[in-house]
Amino acid sequence: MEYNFREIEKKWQDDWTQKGVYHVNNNSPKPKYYVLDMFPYPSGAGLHVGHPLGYIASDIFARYKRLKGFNVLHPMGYDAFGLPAEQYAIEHGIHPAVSTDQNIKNFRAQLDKIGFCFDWGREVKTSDQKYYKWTQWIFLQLFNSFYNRLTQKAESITRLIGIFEKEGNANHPIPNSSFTVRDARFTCHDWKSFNEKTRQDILMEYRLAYCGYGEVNWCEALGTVLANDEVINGVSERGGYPVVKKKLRQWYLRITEYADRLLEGLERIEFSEAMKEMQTNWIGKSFGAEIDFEVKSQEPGVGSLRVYTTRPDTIFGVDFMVIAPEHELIQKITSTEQKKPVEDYITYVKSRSDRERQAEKKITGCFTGAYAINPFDQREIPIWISEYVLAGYGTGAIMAVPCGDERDFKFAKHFNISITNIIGKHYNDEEANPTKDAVLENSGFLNGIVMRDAMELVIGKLEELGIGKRKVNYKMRDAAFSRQRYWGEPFPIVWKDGIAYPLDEKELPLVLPEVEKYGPGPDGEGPLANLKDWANPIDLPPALAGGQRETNTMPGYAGSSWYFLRYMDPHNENEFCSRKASDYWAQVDLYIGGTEHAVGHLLYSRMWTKALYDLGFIGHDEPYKKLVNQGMITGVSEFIYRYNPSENIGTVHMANEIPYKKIDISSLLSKEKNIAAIMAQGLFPEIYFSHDAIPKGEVINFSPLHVNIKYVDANKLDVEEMALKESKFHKACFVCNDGFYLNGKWYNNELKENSKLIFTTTSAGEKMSKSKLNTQNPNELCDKYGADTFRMYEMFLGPVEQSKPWDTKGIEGVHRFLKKLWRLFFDELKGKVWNEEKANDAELKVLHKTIKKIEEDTERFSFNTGVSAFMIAVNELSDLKCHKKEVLEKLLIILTPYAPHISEELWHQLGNEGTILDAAFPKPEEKYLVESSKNYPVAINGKTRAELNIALDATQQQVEEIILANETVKKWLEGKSPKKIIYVKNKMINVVI
RNA sequence: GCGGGUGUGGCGAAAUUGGCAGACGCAUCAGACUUAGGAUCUGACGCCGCAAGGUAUGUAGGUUCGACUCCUAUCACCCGCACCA
Repeated sequence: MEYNFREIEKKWQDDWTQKGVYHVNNNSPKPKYYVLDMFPYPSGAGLHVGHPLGYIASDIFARYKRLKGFNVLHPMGYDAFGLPAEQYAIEHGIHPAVSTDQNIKNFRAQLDKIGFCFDWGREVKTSDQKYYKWTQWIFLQLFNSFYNRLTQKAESITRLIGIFEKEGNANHPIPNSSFTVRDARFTCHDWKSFNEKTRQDILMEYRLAYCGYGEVNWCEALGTVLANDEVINGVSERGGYPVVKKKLRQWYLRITEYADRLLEGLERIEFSEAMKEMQTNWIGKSFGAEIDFEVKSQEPGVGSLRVYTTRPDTIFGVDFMVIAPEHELIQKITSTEQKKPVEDYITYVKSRSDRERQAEKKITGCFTGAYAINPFDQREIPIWISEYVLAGYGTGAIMAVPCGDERDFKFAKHFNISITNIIGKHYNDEEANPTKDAVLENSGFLNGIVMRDAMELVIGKLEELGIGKRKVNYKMRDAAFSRQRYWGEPFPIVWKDGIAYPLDEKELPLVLPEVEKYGPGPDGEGPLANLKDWANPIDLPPALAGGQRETNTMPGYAGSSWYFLRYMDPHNENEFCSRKASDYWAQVDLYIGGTEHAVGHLLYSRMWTKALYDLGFIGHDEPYKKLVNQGMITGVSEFIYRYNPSENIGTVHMANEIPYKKIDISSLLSKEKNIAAIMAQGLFPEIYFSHDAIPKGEVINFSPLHVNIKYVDANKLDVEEMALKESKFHKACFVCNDGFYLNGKWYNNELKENSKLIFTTTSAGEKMSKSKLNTQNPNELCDKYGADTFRMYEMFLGPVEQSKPWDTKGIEGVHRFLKKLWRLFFDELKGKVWNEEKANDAELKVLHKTIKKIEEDTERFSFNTGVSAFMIAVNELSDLKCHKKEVLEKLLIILTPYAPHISEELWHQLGNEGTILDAAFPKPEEKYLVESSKNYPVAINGKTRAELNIALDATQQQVEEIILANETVKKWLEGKSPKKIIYVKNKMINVVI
């Protein structure tokens, strides 16, 4: 009886499905544990070996927790709305729902092969109306809420209306993220006098999901707006198309109101430092002051210039002001003689795209002809315009302190502006010094004060004079929430007379209608705007008659911002998730996924959770307790070398562009007469060389060519297979270092069979891609070695959190281990070899040591050393010829999370009923554990072996005598006798008690 | 430029608290069994050296009886952010 993994895995997968062993109940006396994977976007390419890495890790942990007696929720679903399906629809005319469903089927088949313990009864699909009904519902909750800064939480907008009616907005100023109104104040009387439109416009300034005009990232190629995190280096994340700034009416999420709580929450959750850092940077909180400077310009009475600075202490070092080219004050303050240069400069800036600005950081600028007055020493400070000041951050204007800021310094040097030194010897006129520890000089009333302490003083003074105030600033902007696309959730909003009216909850879901074409609608609207009947519905409630539907759709991150809640109560038709269910499952205990969502999904879902918590729908305000980022599995390309006698290629270049080898083909051909002869006959179009067959010589004519890695196994290319399957190689000749392959035969001195071409491997650590032929489909590996081998091998590759190149070379070793395990139970000839004899101490030691090790490794996510521990255990049990049920049974239980199929099979072979999934994880028995013999270091007065007169050929006994006679050792032992004495490297002596 | 991370054999990697560096696996080599081996088993395997021994965790220092581990400096690579005042 041999290890027939195909049969076993099929059998148990069917059995588990049929018996519903992965069904999870919301009512259980057991403690709960929630293990979540980032659900995949079902792309057409299917899964590759990188995907399952995280899934396997989470699956192992989920199964482990189950053995440990937890009620484990481990669901899976699909992030099904998104751009690629729509692009595919545009190109091929296939409805995104159709292609998405096909892809999901494909994903599901692949996932099932690997044997995950997902409760598929809880599957969610964000494009399903039963799901997005609740995405729309949550949107309405956000729309109907505002952030109360006094209570620091989201509250109902009706409450805000009540406040306005009573006291106006004195205590609730308009959030500064507003795009249309700034600092507008009104009283309760004003409010009462406002008409409906005005009131709604004002409320829109407060809503957590709101619509406003603003500069957005417009991607022409994709025909839509993108969120900041979807734009990378001025091009779109998806597709790499150019992105420009455009003013458009857009929906936003007022995530900026949550900035502080998003920061504070990071302290309570287990994310990696890198991840926390990324989110912290993205939020970009800084403390400083806003200062108003009186402006002195040709035209008097233009008011003041407001700047934001984190260094108010440097106010006496201000040598010039810089305002953004978009700053509204420019028109007013520019002097007549500077008008032309300023206009020219602004034209120049407009001609530069964001990309250009970021790529080449030139020092550019233009003087306005106006001056600002330093409030403390009345100095006149020239006001400049420069593109290095961003309109969108702070007030779009800065006070430049060249002695303390590098950019200001370079600007001053470039334009020859004289620099005031306020930090004495800390400044050397060669570069700026941003220190906070200098004692201030040339600083009026601040002279002699350390900068760090001066900050408070200045802010106090500014506030006292009424020309400035303390100010906290954030880099984070509100998140753009609408897309001019088809394949997303429609907004449950109807516009009438310029007012956005939410649909009644009873009308949800607002179903995504069918469209004929997926192309953009008129005026930057989405495809839905082409549907006149849908966009101008006739069946609206009387009050909204004549209204139009919002034709934008929600972005991809809408559905993924709350899916972890839906898994808890996936079939609830009355609520997005019952409070009972969310209270039971609460936070995700373990969330596994890639780092690519650091500032997107992970931030948005945290915000949604906080809003839902504030509004009382759930009882926790951080969605994830612990996040583990799995590393990327990168590809490894394999090459052969094409000989191009007709083209003079020059030096052979490897993918990394380093000249690799120079070869003289002619010398080779004169030597290998057969090849030359065959070449001369022109029987084949091309010759390919293995790496080591390329002769070392002078010249050229070889170019590296990617070969599909599926033909490569353990560094060897299966040439025959490849020549058979790939039509372009049908007539090719493959030259190997000891012969060549042509037309189905090997030629050499003798006919060789099963010969393999030896290969070189290069370019590890690159992204997997179709063009490099380096993608690996997990299905093929599962077919070849079985799911258990595949699972264990992926874990064995290295730490889960580390990126690593994919390489199948080692998979044989893991497969061997499983076969060896099998042989502890069954012998090929003798059949059953396991027995019910009593285990001896040596065997129990192996068992309990392994239990302890697996427990520790699994708990700390060290699955690679866990797999090693199993290998060691099986090796040792084989050596001990231990086939005892007493030992093997427990070994199977702890192996279950790693290799569930073989464990289940053997467990049944041992005569057990039910499923091993519900077995209890055994406790390691202390008495069998190798006593944790602590090595106590004894430095014998720092003396080495030689100094203690221990001869090199001294026997163990002689050594011990000498050591035990030593005063230091005697003292330390306190009369006890040591277990063991160990030398280390002649120098140190360990005494073990 | 700023922030985070990683450097250990031919390769993937272990070393959990500062205690015999390289576990486990791959590849390679030698051998056994076999009609056969792409099955299985045994042994060797960082580097130098016939050996004894020496030497070795990116580099240079430091702390320590003892350092892959802690400290200082430095180099290389990877990831993230990037004119954020």
